[in-house]
Amino acid sequence: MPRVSKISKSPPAAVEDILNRLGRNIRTARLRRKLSMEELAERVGISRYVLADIEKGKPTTAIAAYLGTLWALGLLWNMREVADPDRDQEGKILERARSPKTAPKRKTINDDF
Amino acid sequence: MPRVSKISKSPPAAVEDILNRLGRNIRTARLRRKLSMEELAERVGISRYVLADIEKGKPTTAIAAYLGTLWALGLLWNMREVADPDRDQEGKILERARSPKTAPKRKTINDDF
DNA sequence: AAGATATGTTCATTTAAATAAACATAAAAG
DNA sequence: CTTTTATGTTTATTTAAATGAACATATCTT
Repeated sequence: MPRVSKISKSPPAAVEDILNRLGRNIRTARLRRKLSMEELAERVGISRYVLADIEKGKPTTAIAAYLGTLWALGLLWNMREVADPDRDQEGKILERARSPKTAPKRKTINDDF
Repeated sequence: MPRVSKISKSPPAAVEDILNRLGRNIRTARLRRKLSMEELAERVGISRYVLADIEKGKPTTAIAAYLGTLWALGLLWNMREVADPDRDQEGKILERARSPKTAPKRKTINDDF
C-alpha cells in the first residue's frame, strides 16, 4: 500500500512480534500438513510470493491474505475471539464507569454499522 | 494492493465474517474508550480514513494497520495464540501420522514400511 | 551421477492502498 | 439556536503491493 503508514514502515515491537510469531506458526502448520508453498498459495488464492511474505511476517500485506491462509489451514477459528467485547475487561469497566446518572433516554436502541 | 488477489477481491464467507466481526469489535472498543477515529488513528499512526476502512472490515488493508489498532487499544494480546502450534491438534496428528500426501509422486511401488 | 521438487531472488509491469484537502452531514455541547 | 466535534464522501496524487517470468540454490529421489 503506497504512502506506507508509519505503522507499516516501522511497527511497534509488539506488533512486529505478533507478525513474526504468526508467520512462523503458519509455516509450521503448512509443513505439518505437508503442503508446498505453491500448493497452499493456490488453495488460498494468492501467489507463492505473497505466502512467502506472510511466513516472514510482512506488515504491509493485506489482512485478507493472512486470514485466507489461516482459513485454508483450518485455523481461522483462532480469530473469532480477537477483540471480543465480552472479553474486553478494560473497555467494560470504562463503559460502566460512565455514569448514566438518571434516566437514559433512548428513542431507537441500536446504532450499529 | 495492486493486482488484488482473489482472496482480497472476494474472500470466502468465513474470512469476510471474521473481518466484519473484527471491525465491529474494534469500533466497540474505541467507543468504550471514548476515542474519536481521528484520535485513535493518530495514536496508531494511520489516517482516519484507514481506521474507517478497518472498522468496516476492508480486506485489502495492511495487516499492520489492523494489528496496530489492536495494539493502541490494548487488545493485541488476543493475537498471541492464533495458529499456535501447540493448539493445532490437526497439525499435530498429521505430523505424528507422517502421511505421504502430495509429495513427489511415486512411479511404481511405494511401501513405506 | 542425473532428475525432480521446493524455495529464494531479481526484474518489470500493473493498479489500487493510503494520503490530504475540501466539503457535507449529523450529532453533541454551548 | 449556534457552535463545535465526529464522521462520511469526493477527488487527486503518490508509490509500493502483488503478480509472473526467469534464474539460482538447495534438498530430496532415484
